[in-house]
Amino acid sequence: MSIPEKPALEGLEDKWKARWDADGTYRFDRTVPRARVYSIDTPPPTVSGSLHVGHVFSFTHTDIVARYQRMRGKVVFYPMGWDDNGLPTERRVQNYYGVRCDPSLPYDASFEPPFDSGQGRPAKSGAQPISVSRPNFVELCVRLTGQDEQAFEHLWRYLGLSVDWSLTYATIGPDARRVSQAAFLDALAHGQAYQLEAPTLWDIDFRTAVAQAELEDREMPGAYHRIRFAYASGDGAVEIDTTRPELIPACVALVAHPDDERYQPLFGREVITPLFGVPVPVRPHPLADPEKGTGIAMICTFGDVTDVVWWRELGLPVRAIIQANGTLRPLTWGSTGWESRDATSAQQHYDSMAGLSASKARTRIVELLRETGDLIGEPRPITHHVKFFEKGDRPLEIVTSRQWFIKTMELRETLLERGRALHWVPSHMLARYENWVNGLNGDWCVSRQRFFGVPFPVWYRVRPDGTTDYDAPLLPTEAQLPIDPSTDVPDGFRADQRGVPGGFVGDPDVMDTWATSSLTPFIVCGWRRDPDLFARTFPMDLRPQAHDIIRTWLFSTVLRSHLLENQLPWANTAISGWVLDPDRKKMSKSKGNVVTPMGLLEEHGSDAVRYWAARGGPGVDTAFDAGQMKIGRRLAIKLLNASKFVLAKTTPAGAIAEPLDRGMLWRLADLVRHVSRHLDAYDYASALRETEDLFWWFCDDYIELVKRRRVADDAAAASAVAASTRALSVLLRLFAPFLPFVTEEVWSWWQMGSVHRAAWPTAEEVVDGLIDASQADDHTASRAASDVTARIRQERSLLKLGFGVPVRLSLTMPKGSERAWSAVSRDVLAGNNVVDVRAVGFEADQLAVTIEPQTPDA
RNA sequence: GGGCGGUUAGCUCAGUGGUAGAGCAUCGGCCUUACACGCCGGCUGUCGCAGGUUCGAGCCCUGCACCGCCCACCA
Repeated sequence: MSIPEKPALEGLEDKWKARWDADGTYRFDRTVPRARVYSIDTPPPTVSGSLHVGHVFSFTHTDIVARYQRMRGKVVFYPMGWDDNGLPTERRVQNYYGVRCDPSLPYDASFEPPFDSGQGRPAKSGAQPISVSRPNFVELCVRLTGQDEQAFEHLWRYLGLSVDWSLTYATIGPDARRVSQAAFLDALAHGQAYQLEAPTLWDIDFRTAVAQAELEDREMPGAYHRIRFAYASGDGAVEIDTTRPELIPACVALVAHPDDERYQPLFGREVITPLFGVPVPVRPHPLADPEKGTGIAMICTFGDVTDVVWWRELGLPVRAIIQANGTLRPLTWGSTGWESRDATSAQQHYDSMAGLSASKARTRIVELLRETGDLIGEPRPITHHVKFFEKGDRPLEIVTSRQWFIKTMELRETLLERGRALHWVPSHMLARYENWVNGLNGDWCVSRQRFFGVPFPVWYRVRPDGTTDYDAPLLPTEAQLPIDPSTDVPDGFRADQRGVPGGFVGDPDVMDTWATSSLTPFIVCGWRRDPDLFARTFPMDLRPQAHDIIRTWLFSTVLRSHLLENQLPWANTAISGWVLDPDRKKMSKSKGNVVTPMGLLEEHGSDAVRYWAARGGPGVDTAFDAGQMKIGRRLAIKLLNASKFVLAKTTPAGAIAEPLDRGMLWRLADLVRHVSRHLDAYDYASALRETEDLFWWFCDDYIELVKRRRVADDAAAASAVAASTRALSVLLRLFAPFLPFVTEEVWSWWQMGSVHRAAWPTAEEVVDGLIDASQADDHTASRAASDVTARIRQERSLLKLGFGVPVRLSLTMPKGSERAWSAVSRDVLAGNNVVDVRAVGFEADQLAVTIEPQTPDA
């Protein structure tokens, strides 16, 4: 046994993370059967940014569970992934290396980005980004994210995550691509995936389709414009309100509620669009809201998703004017589909808008409408909610394009059932899942017109006339995966047939980032790569994640698992809350007040930061609070010192026969039961709180009362030694999941092996050998000792008598306390520096204590 | 507009039917042979508001207010 003279927390992180790595303390043993495995589907953090306090918070929660399960005897399968796939990485790589992806370029194996050796970093090509092929671009993404991943791993190790670092994966890695592509081909083969050219939500800056799950509403200033539509018959006009007058050229009908008496006479008749002279029908549809605006609305192709519904359900024609880049496309009025009563005038009006963005076109058309008198009154400013891509800067448009979809609408009921079968912690988070599934309004659009992602493993024949045959895609075999159709060549073709009539082309799109992330259980468990591993780890035990991605990550994983394996991907999900600023707002990266996690860990110590994190219960948003970290640090230091004191005397150890010692152990046994139950229910916050409470009592009451008895070499001392070392062993193990560094340090002073591989304590072990004792009597005696001690301390404080002053005690106790008092009186007197007892009575209703100083000469 | 969670001491939070709690902060005291990064003690509350159920409500029921979040077809 070697105990430092002055134990300290400094340096414990570096010391023990190195040792754990060298010893393989957290290595997964893949030879054990499924029943002994506890497998965790860890969220892969996005590598293109930096980790923040929220990550430290939630990953600590998962690690506590992992450590608990490991000590319970489970072999923990705890991998770590990096989400390096997707738009954020793409943007970062473009800026960092000064490149741009052009999927039409061939791969250049010798490509190196310009490097500024003077600066020791990639050269910022000032003017034009260099165009590179998709494989080259992906190489750069992998290179850059590799650097970030090292920094992330360092942080996680420093925080003490008990991850098996040999099980690391990246969402752009070969296996993630293989799984994503295989799962897609599987869905295609089963009719669960399909391709369709249809109006889709579209980000005009990123120039890609986006999915419902990636939308967010933002409040925007807008304005109602009241517009006059003349009857085609020329005998009147009707007025509509619109916030998007620039879409009048795309108007295909007006719509009002079928029961709206004001407009019933108009149904079936035609009106003429102002400026463009296009006759459009007036149609009834129940989605039209009589309360909104004038009660009659303009249907355009397409202004919002309601337009899409109306267009589809009313069988209206398409007159699309917004292009992929968000500007109005050039078009010829009077041609097919653009018939006008006055094509010349329509053309003139339109030409002054063509090429403008929607917002500029709006300004322009208001001028035109004002000139023609079709604008009634002035625009009335309003604030309204507009749909945005969550990463986008301008409102979404709806653009018709060819996209891949995975069927979800027909599965809604099934997915609701799956969600209910999952064990949710906390349980109310299920409501968010149900809310989302019930609100789904279309199949999942999984294709993105981007570059850094998993490509669709699909080629198409090019017909002799040069057009593309989308109806019979060419597919690779599963053994060929992963492939990149922009460089790989389908069987039966030669590379020089790419893009030529009679040849082939690759699908240019990549998958939505969630199309890969939804497969994390399949990636980590070795689906179709390592059936033996898969059988030992899937379905997994736990999916930990934050509540904001229930609609994306959790939902999509349940969906994919249903499609691929017809079962839930995990048995439990533990939803962590957010870290909030002191002002109760979500701590966001954009705010300047975000503390870097590494700085936090270095300042307070990893155990202290973990303590703060563990105090935030499952699903509970928690305030960032450095004060809690200081308390955690204090606790860790206390553990060092109390352990040092307990271990300063480990002999003689004998039978635990003293009532105070037994009372302490009974109490500890109860604690073990409680803490185990809490942790089984993922309630780490309660587990820590109760352990902490008992530990402080152990230090301040129990140890203080027995420390003098313990000094001797008699049986009473041997009882104290045995009880306190046993208690220390148990307490260290209870704290180990929360404070892995300090507990390991103390454990190493006197035990073999790692505390993190030690067996979780049992209540039976704590009270082993005490079976003949009366638990109730010991509890009573223990409580009496604490009560009397508290009263003596209070008296000392009132009389301003320091502990060093010996006192004489007068004591009256409640009736029936005789036995309890005699059991602990020796400890209470010694532990409170009472040198003389004047009177003890047992006739009082309440405890009463008086003391007086006993001067040396008295 | 629909849904979920929250509202308890100055702060951060426990407390699901039986005399309102902890830590921090604050104030006072103490070198006591583990720890002054320590120890002991004191002070601190219309448990958001209004009704109801109950012998008894911080806790259960109803309504409302405020905070946060999720969702929504937002012309």
